[in-house]
Amino acid sequence: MEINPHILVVDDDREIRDLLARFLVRHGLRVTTARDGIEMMKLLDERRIDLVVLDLMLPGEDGLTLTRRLRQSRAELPIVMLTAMGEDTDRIVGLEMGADDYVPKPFNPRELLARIKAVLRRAQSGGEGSSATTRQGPKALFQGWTLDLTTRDLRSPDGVMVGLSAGEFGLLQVFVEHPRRVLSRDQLLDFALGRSAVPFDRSIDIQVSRLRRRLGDDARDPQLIKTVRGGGYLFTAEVTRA
Amino acid sequence: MEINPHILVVDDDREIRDLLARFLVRHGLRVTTARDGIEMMKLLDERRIDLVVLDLMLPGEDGLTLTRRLRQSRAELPIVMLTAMGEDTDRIVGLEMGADDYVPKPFNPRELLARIKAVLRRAQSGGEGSSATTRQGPKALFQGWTLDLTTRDLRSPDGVMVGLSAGEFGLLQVFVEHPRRVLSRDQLLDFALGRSAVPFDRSIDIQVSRLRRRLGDDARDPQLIKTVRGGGYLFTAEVTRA
DNA sequence: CTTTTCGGTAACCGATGGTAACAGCGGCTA
DNA sequence: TAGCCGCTGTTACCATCGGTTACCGAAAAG
Repeated sequence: MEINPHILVVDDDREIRDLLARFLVRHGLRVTTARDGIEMMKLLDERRIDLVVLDLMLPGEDGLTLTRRLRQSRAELPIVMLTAMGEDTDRIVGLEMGADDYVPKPFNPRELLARIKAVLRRAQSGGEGSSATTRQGPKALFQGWTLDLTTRDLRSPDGVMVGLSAGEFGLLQVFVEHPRRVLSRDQLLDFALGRSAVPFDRSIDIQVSRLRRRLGDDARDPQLIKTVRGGGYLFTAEVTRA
Repeated sequence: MEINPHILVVDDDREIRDLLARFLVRHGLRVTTARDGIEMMKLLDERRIDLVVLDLMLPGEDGLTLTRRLRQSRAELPIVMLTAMGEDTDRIVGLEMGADDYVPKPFNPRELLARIKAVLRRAQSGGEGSSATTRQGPKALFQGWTLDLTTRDLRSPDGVMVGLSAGEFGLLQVFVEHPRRVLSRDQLLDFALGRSAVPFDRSIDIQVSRLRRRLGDDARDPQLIKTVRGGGYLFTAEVTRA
């Protein structure tokens, strides 16, 4: 679980993006980059991101607006803001908007790294285990099943408690948070384990198989988790919150 | 238990924060820093803090307001206030708000250290043993159990008193103060014992095992303390105060 | 229809966690 | 002071979990 936090760097300057990505990767972080708010939102939806490094000056929507929007949709997601202006007011505004830290440009990469690590350390204890993707409701209902996201209890339609291992719970949590959508093995691995795939990685297949068994789902004729050949898996149930 | 008191330095000026942190660490204290009230509150929630050094002038909420809020939520937590203005009125207001001592800027670090130690000494003899983190209610209720945080008595749902060792009580206290959250072994060690882990440290596992036995909780099918493989432990019960 | 590729899962194995047993320590008692 | 007792962490052993390998059948490609 404490493997390689995933950082999303959002900056419109390609040079800065690449420089930063290389530097952070060299120091043990996983990095993805985005050039604007649109890309950022898309990536946040597709990959498990642990922290966003956000340039205040972006084309289109500016960083402050984005920060506010981010805070609304992902209250838990840590943000480190980057800006060319060293004004105190900006700093205050940034922090008030909800950034967790602020680094003025031009910055020393080591300092940025230190800030990122500090914010991650702090955030780590805040949201529970599965990183930043914790959503609203504490319970998810689907096809009569109840998954309590707080206590990690799964109850079958007849009310029987079903034990889940940590891996099975993590995977099921990802499914109920992204229902009715084909999720690639890469995405599942990323969301559930925060890992990226190694060649010939079958671990997701195995976990899906085990989860299906828990849910009484037959791979031959699946009611809940459908296989999309060449694509990934699809959680077909409608999910409601309680 | 009171080895190495843990100090939280709250100041918006990075230079002062770092300077102070280095100085205090060099003199045998553990130090964490925060740049504003939001961070402070978050850290207080996450780490065992024995004393707060608080700058009167902060962005966002000012020091006085924060002091009042602190006093309301954590009556026992010692506070040493720091301020640029040397006015007597400020001092009086500060003390009235509930700070335990007051040091005007610019200050001599040695003097601040002396004040901190004096306040700690006072707090230690006054408040009961288990550091400053004693929260609101004197009793915590969960799943029919009653834990008296003052007398350290644990009563089972049928009213039977259950004896707890110091370590078991400390751990259970941490759990009832942070319920429904995955706590890593590091965090538990830090909260409950004020220590950090050494390689191959299994002491938390052992204490959890012993606590589970006291609570009649089966590790195979736990009702109260769940294991999160690779993550830590989770106290699943809802906790209410009385 | 044959070949190739992909996915399901049994079986195996290293990693992680549960806990019994033991040892060291500190406090209490005789 | 010596001896005892309870607490705590360490060691050791075992159960369980999760990922890899391997084998098989099913689906797509040819």
